[in-house]
Amino acid sequence: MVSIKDIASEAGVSVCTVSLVMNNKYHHRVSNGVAQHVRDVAQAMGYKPNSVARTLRTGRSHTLGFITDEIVTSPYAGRVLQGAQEAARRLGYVCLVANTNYDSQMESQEINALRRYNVDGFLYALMYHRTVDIPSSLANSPIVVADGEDAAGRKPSIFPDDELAGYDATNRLIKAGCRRIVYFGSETMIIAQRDRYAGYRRALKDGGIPFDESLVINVLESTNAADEAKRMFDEIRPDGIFCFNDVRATFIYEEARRRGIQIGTDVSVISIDNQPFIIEVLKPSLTTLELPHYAMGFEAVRQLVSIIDGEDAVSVLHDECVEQISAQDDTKTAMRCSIIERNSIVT
Amino acid sequence: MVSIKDIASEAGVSVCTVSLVMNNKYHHRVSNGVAQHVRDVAQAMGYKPNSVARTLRTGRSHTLGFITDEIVTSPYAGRVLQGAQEAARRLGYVCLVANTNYDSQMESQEINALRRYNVDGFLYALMYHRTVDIPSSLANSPIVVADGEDAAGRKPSIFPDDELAGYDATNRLIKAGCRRIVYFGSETMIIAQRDRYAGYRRALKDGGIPFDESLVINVLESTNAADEAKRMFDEIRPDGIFCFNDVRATFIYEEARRRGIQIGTDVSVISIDNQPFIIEVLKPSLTTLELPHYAMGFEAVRQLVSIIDGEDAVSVLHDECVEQISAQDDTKTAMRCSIIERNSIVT
DNA sequence: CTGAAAGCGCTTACAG
DNA sequence: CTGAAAGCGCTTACAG
Repeated sequence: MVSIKDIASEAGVSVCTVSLVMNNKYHHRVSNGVAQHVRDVAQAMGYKPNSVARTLRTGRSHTLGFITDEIVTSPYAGRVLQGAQEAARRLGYVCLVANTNYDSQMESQEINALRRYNVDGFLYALMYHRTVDIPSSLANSPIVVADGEDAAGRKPSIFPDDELAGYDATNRLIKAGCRRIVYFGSETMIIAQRDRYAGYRRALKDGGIPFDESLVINVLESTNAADEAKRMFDEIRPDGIFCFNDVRATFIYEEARRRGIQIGTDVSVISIDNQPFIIEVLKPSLTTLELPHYAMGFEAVRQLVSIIDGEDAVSVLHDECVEQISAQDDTKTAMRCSIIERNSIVT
Repeated sequence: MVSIKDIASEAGVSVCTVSLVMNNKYHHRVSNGVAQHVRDVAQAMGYKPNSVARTLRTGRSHTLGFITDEIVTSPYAGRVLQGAQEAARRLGYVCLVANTNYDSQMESQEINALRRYNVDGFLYALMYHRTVDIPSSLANSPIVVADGEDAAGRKPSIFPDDELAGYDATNRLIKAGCRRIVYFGSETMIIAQRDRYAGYRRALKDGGIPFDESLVINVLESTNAADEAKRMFDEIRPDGIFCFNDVRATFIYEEARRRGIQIGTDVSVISIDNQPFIIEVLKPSLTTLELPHYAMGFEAVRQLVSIIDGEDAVSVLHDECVEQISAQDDTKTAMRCSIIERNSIVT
């Protein structure tokens, strides 16, 4: 590895001059001629700055700790990491990943390990939208939560706008002419359920469709989803069905097929997730909303680096992904899900 | 941050004594009493060694560069990263991840970035089993390929034993009494297709079942899979079907349902992938083999660190994941897929 | 405009 | 058994 010292002696200047030039801080301190010469020599010798030495000296590592419960194993949320990584790359940062496996002992071990490497900040990424307690050891570090919300409401948190997703999905059905719209939701009381349901109700209201409690069916994938799909077709006979997620939509598809009901012709279906493999398998193809995983990772890093380096530092990202923000306050950023049009809605 | 110097002055010894003690190199060099005292002081002051300083001094960072084409976005292969990470954690390493997005310019940019951080070695992880050309800039670094094979055959490569998977799957059907076994394969000529097919033939041979070319149906998911499933039931009437992957199995399920053929009763089906979401949806539940993603990541790190630090250093991992190795030579390590028994095979 | 020097926190010969 | 000192590659006041 060629060092600043090698260049200095080769170029016949001091190491400090080289350092100044390489960091573009030579303005009015090193003459242009010398600067150019130093750059040429560095180029010729294939100089690559040593981040480790710089980190030791400056205390800044340009390194981000990406902590996650198990996001990496999730079939779809790995995109959070990808978005984070892309933003980090563009900003001259690099991500150190740590998986906690929902184990708080492992978590603190990993946080300690990351600290030894002098990470400048942390990303705390979750598997799905929920509130979390940020470990107290992280309380004083720059940190941004991705796909979740700080329970204490203090740390910036980026998450999907599930209310809007529910609204957009329901509204899409209304625009297609549906009037009897079932919400095929989740019995588990997670944020996504609460908010998507709220969005469903708001869309009905805006559309002038009276809310009918009997059209709300909350099921569990593993137990009563199939039975309730059956009951729904028997008793409710909806013209539109908004499913909490793609997996639930498969039960609707299954039951419709059994009865010879054509989705996309006799009844409209929309859901949320745009799950690979499921969407490949369903016929007709499923219109669904995609969670903004990539955008959340990207935006989380944008905000994190802006905390670390200031707002100016992230201007190179322009406003990428920013247009996906649907609501924002001091600490919370909600991001819009995008609709993927396919063929499960009557035209 | 408390440093070695703080401890030294607090404990009334020199920094070198502290260093020796903290690194457990004090045997016959520092008295036990002093050593214990130093440890106590360090403990009390909450000392955490600074990896960055150590790296600068020793040239060793205990950091691994995890380079991947897009593994992180894959619905299932993120487990490679998880396995790698767990092994790294246990060995005192940490992973820096870089996504190349199949872009060789971005790849070399990322490799350079990782080098500046002094990574001790690289993991080159792929999305699926194939051969790759290792970038020449990596030729002289410790590197291990995960879920792929170095085209040049020089660098250690860990990949699934697809031949054995084909053998095990087919054999499972034979053991269930099947004699007319269709291979419902892939038209794409990837390694997995070549090897699983070879395993299918070997199992037939071992089972004393004559090979019949008309039982081999290679399809594309996106185009002719459904038609060929139809033709298969019409013309071939198999008693067992070995599917290249779970997605292909869904076409078999679909066609069987249409005809009132009961999978698991009238015909046996087995496949490969154990894909979440697909397996949740299919009824009866699908017996399938799981690719050793986690084990490949784990084993890749084990081999990489043994290159960097020597065989002894990885003994703390004992033989975890090693029992999954099915074949091995100088540079290649094939790992066994494990069968997940469910209800799609006639008992 | 340029250089000599200190120092980030550690490790490791070397001397005693 | 213990310490003083050099040095890893960089940055940054300070002096000129």
